[in-house]
Amino acid sequence: MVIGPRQDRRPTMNDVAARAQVGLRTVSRYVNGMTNINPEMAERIRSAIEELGYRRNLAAASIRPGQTSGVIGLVIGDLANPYWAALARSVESVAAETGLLLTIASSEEDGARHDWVVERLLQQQVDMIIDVAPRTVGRSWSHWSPPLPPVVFVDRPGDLAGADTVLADNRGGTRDAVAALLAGGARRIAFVGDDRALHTMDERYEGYLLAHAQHGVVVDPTLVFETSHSSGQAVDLVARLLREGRADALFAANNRAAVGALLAFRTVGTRLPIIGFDDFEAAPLFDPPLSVVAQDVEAMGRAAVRAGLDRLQGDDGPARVQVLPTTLQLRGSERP
Amino acid sequence: MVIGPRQDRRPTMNDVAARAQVGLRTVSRYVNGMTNINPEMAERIRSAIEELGYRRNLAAASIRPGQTSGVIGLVIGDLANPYWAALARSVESVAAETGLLLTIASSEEDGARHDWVVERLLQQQVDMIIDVAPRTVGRSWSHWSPPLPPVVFVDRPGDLAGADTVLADNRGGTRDAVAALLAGGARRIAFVGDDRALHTMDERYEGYLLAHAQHGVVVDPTLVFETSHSSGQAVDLVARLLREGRADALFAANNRAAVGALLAFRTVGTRLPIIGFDDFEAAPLFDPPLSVVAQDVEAMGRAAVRAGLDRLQGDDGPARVQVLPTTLQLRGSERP
DNA sequence: TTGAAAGCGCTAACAC
DNA sequence: GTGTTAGCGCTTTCAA
Repeated sequence: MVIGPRQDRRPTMNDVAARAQVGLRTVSRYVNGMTNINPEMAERIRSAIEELGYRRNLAAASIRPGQTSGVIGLVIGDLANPYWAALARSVESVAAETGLLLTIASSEEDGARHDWVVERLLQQQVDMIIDVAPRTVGRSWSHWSPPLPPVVFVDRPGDLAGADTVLADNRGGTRDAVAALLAGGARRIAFVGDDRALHTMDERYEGYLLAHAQHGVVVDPTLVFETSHSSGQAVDLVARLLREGRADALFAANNRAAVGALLAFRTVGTRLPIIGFDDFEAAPLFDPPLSVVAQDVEAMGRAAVRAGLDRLQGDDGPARVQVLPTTLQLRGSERP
Repeated sequence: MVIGPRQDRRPTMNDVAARAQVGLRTVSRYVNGMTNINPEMAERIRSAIEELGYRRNLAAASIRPGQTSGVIGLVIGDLANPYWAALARSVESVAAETGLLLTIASSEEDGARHDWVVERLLQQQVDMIIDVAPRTVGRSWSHWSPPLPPVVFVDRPGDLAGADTVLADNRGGTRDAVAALLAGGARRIAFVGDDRALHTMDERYEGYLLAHAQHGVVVDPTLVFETSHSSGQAVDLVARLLREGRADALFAANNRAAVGALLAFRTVGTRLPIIGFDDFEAAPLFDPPLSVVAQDVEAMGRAAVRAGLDRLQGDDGPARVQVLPTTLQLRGSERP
């Protein structure tokens, strides 16, 4: 009977050390890419690894305090929304550049689910958490018992002191968009958006007010709608607006609202000048092409990972809030 | 001087056991949700956990052979494509139902990158890998040294014996779509697609041929294009086609090609009957609304996770290949 | 530079 | 049912 590893047991570092006739320590140094290893030993280790089909167990390597898991956790609303998908893509891409893996979890905008996911991510020992605070907020971040990995909030501010934040210039972007509509002659611009309890919505609403103020135009409060959670709700709302003829332009405060407005245009058979917030792939394909305030999602993802990485490397300066500029993409739909 | 845990050391199970005055074993059983625990002890443990802010270290729990990590690995082409995003969403959703986390990695359709990502996922001890084989394939899956976690291929077959596979009915879906175009009177239907070396493309091409054969229509090979990797390439191609007037209908074999065709329609100012493969959010918003062959991505993701979970539970039957039906969504663009 | 040995936080035999 | 103890695969003092 042969003495050796069981059939289905994967080879360990010990097996490699034994086979290569070197100490465990040396194998560890080898797989960790350390220099200063006797070339001859290195070669023995290399071939032992190959022959054995050895694969490092990163879970075991990371149980020691102070060790990193090499995994970033990202909590977003929902991968179905192209905006979150784009953010996730950006984060994944930057993470991969650094050799990190990305675990993505959806909060479905629900506080309880968000908290479960965060807890799970923490248990999994992720190196950092990039968090989009959900619409209905759960327990406060500050209630999580330390030590916590670096936390970075994206898109919306969170409630953890010391956490960095990456936001888009919702206010300025909206102001520019609404200003463009006003410059086109519109005077009764409807704001079709979601609940202003959402930080982004509130900021966009402020931008909407600001543009009006700067142009000396008075806002009609009955043209402000905060109930477009989904495109379906926006459809009904915009259809009604079109029939009533009360508005002469539309600002769609997120991509759901924009899609709903376009559907309503089609249903009712008439349209209004419109600008949306958040770009999406199909926006240029409509007739006329949809103008939007585009966020630099790529840059936001990159900035978030960067911030977390800096913290990981010991940066313990005060929390930073980065507000990234938006771009007004005028494609035609802003005209009557 | 107080003897105790260092400030930044997170409490361990040992700390909990000490504080609750119970054995380590009992704490372990408690956090693992086992029943049959003395209620009084359970309460002591519960409060000790709360007071200490104890959090389980799942990485440590999973280093023992046979233990699971509670993480699924998903390898897709790219989160930027709404098709992959939808698949990822589906997988994440099903995973969460089971208490599993999802690590998503993009292969960028590159074999080498795919292999790196898979290796990393294996090192991370994921419980299963759901894999979309990249366009340019790397090393064979069978070269990975066992034992391997369950592997499930989605969208395209892979090269690992014993791995389950979940595919869409590309052939049947395309046949139905092209048949609809033929039924509408089209006789010169262009196939605008990607390289046929891609399994899905080849199947869609077969469906295209099949529909023609069934209708007794001869295919003109000069109407078959395999160079639409991106929407940009499709734009040029379709624009040329429109100017030449050689085709009287279009089958866009993926959503990139469809988007490109629509852009070309706009540029040239004329259009043709068209049906695309893969549904996307904006498809119904075009004028006319884009008809598509829709895959049930939700079901595909679900089936993939299900298959992997079955394997995890000891199912060692022969590899299963599931081909999920597609749906032809006729919305208007198939008409002249 | 290298090797032996002591842990990391947790699970699972093994006795009680 | 509960406590004790021996590992899991790896990193890291500590000597040599």
